[in-house]
Amino acid sequence: MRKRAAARQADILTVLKASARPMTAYQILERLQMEEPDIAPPTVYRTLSALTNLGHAHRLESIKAFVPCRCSHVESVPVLAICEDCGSVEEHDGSDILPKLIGLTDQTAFRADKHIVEIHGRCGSCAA
Amino acid sequence: MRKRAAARQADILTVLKASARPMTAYQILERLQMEEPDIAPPTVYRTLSALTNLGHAHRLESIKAFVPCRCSHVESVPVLAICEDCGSVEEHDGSDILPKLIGLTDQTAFRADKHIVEIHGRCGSCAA
DNA sequence: TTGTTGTTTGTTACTTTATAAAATAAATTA
DNA sequence: TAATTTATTTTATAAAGTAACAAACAACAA
Repeated sequence: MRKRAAARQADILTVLKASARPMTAYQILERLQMEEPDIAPPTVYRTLSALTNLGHAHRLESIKAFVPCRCSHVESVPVLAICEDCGSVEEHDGSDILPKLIGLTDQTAFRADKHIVEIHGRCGSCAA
Repeated sequence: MRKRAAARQADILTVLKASARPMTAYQILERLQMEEPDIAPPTVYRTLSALTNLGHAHRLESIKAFVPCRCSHVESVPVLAICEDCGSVEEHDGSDILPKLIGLTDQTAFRADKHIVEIHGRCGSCAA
């Protein structure tokens, strides 16, 4: 029996939320295959892209991994801070920065759709 | 005869600068192989990572491609605006945003090393 | 010179990430 | 329920990236 899209999304969100760290698509795949051995990569990628479009998950472009959305800044700029030591990710709301970002691209009449802000460094515990 | 690192870096920068659009590592590889057929991926990746460390090129994390650095904001935050239509990339200086970004992560004592800011949208010509 | 050593660069072979396109199943309509 | 449409899955492969080892080179000592 196949699962409909919504159920898959719920499954993947559950898996992501259960993880302390971001997971790659293939880590998610492996996890799902414990229950359903014949799930394949496209299923995971398709579901992840639905989740990211809905804002329920974020893709960390710089490390090719995914986190569930923990904040609820639906229409703003997520700022994702990745600890290079322990791998944890903090999510901040970047609404404050948006006007300045828009200011930059306005100079050249660039029309922004989506802003990606990622920060690499060390989290509070690891930097201490 | 082998080329020393500096010469390779110069070659790749030349290739990147000659392109109106960002290039992937494999596009660069293909281009270099016209002159030196037995160059392999690791050579390109090594050289690219030297160039990005030096700030002479940037990697566009969200599209897995590279551009030469056109500005000269050596110690600041490059803001790269990518046109989804024509593929061109504008580089802006994000120094102004840095204090606010630092403000966000300070809340959790996160120590930032590197800020990645990319914008997807449409450039002036394509949006018109 | 010529050997010795540490570093840089190249090569092979592979792993990981991602997707196109064909095949199949579910939903919808008649 | 059968036909048609739409969505999902599977297969198979493409693209991106890297580990690990080998060869070449620079620098210096004997």
